[in-house]
Amino acid sequence: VINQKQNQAVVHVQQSHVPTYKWMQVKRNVPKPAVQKLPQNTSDCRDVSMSSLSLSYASSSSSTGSLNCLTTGNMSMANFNNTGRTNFTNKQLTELEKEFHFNKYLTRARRIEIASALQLNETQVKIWFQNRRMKQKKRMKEGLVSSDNSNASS
Amino acid sequence: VMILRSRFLDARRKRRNFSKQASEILNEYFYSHLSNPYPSEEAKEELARKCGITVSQVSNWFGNKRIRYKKNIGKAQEEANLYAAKKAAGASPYSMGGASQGTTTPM
DNA sequence: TGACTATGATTGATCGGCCT
DNA sequence: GAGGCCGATCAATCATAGTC
Repeated sequence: VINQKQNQAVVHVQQSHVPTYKWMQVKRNVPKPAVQKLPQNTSDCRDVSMSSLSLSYASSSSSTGSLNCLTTGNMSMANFNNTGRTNFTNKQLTELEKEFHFNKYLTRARRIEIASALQLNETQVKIWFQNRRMKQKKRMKEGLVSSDNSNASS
Repeated sequence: VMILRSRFLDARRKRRNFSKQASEILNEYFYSHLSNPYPSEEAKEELARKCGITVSQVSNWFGNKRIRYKKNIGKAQEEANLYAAKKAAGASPYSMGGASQGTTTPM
């Protein structure tokens, strides 16, 4: 494996005879405190049973003006917890999954389009796709998925 | 309250605790490489083989172990000492074949 | 049986390296 | 030099297994 952080370096020994190594002090640049709290009207965005989201996905990239129906009144954007981590709503996830089904990679234009429709950053969309590809790869390696889908539920 | 849980009602998140022996093997590796508990892909494969679990599970285990160790250094160190003593005692019921370099190498 | 803890899995996001 | 992707990892959280 790559010499990630080439730890080895002992920082300082504690009272116990177990030294503290570099890796034990690694701290990630966690997003932001994200003091954004959403009003209760966002009830449980993650529980929507992926229902009507009439989007027209043109099996290829570049289907203009297709997913603009998500900004429905109440639920309009992802939730943030105290840690800054985004909690994507079920609708957002459903749409992302749909898009992923057709395109494993996004063009800049499509990314902007989706980000806008789902009220997410371009970065969030980009990262989601990246993670999604890795997830599929991993599932594939474990033989849980043939080559296309990855829904291992009921 | 509106913790927004129900993560898909994850039917997939069915888990089973690893066998005592598997945990022992993983812990032995972890504490004998405490200075850098990041097994290589090959090491993970070997661990997975010995433990009867997948490489991903080995990765998950190390990921969880490192984070939880950091979160509770105090308690974790007790375990560290325990394994250190166990190692000192020589008897390592679950030998970790390959690369057995430096081991902990305090300083 | 219910509260509480231990632990494996998931996932949004970060880090470093590589490539275009 | 910027930006995207990959692979590994972090960090928080979920959900279940285990314990009392």
